[in-house]
Amino acid sequence: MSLRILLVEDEQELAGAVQTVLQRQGHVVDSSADGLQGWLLLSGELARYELAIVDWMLPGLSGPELCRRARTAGLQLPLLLLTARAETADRVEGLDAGADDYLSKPFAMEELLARVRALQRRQPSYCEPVLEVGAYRFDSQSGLLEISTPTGVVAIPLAGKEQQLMTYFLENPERIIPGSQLRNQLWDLHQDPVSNVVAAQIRLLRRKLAAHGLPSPIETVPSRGYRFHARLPGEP
Amino acid sequence: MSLRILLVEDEQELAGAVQTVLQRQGHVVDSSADGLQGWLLLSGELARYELAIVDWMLPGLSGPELCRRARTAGLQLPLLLLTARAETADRVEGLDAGADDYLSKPFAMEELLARVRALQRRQPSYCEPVLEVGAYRFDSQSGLLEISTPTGVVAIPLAGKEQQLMTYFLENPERIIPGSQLRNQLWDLHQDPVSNVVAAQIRLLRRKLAAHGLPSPIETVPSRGYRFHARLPGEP
DNA sequence: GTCGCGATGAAAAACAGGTGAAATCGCCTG
DNA sequence: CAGGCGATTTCACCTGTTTTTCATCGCGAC
Repeated sequence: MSLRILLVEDEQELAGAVQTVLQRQGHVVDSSADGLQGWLLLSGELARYELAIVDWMLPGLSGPELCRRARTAGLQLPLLLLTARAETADRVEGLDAGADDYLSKPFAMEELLARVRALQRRQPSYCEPVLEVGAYRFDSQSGLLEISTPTGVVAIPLAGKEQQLMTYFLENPERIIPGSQLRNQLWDLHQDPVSNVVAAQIRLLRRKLAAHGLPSPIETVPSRGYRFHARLPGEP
Repeated sequence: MSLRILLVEDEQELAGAVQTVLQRQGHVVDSSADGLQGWLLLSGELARYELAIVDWMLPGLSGPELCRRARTAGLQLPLLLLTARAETADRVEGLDAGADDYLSKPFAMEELLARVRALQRRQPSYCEPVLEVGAYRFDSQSGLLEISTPTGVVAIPLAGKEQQLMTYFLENPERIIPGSQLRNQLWDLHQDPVSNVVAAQIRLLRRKLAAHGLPSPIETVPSRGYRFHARLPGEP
């Protein structure tokens, strides 16, 4: 439901507005004003972006060129081109370059959001809004986490970041996930390098489960990361 | 009574005039100057449009082509084609493409309005002008909301937006409706993304009911939306 | 013992959404 | 065409919740 998004747009004002609107939707957004830097972020290891929104005209590297590179590099994420022009020839050029959709400025923010949702759904890797692993079942629609215990099913409403964290765990159960990975994927860059947001958020999640009398499924593997156990202790 | 309308017309002046006239009638109108963009709005889930008014000649995607796509996609809404040409051949082509009606330019605004009313009435999904759910009964003809209380029936006249809001609630009782959905359906795009029109309007409606000594049937579900309860507390 | 990493509780900050009052809009009337 | 009126939107503020920060603590490794 929430996406890791890269925004490459050099008009400060527009970029800020777009970023704000997307973040309000719960997405995690990095933004770059330069095409080349955008490309580096996209192709780098830092985060696995799930969507890129790219202006046509950019310093450093043009939007279509950025798209072309992304496709050449084998990146599968949806690409949305922004542009002031609306001519068909451009539209074709953009799509040829590998963009998936095309939005001409000026646009209503609501429309951008609609396109983002549409692209997300169109993705081959698009997965059901309900994640179910072991005893855990999370419905991202309602934000409700349901845990099957021997005594019945417990339902817990999760807040925004808790949802993102739980989603990540449910998508990677039984695996050791380094804290740095969580941070890069669930928080945007541009934040204090000596922050312990991840630990803090993990604690909130654990505490919320504990408050409902549940054992913590999140194990800390010292100096390696965290591991999510999908089955409750004592269950098959 | 009030409709969610999409207008696809590239002549700025005409588009503006039509939009104004329709809005004056209480309709909520989005307008696009580009055929393709219009199609995306129509097919997207941003809003459920109840009528589309489409110019014949358009950049991006022609009017008849837009109609054809809409029908292929299974959209049921009435389509009204606008055109400068008046020949019978064209008329046939337009209707073949799936349009329901056909208005040749230049036309009087009154005529447009008449056609809109006619199409609205002709709709198979055209529903009764009286909505009745639980203790609530809303007559969109008179704009009067009647609530059956243990002590008798209270009648409250509703203003334009209040009517639209109440209609939406009565059509979706007992369901959590996200504020964004209300905004997309009851207000047009192109508005400040950080506006709280919805909250404000909800409050007015609640207050109006409260002024008549009624409990609010509209529940706020934090961070999720609003829910309309059709029965008064204490009634079956 | 002490170093480093991560947990912890409390406090602070940021944020979403609700509220009343005031400004604005559109229409109607004199 | 100005003034008034009701409807609607905006603004500034307030509240409760979520998220982040900070200072400190505990634990295992060296």
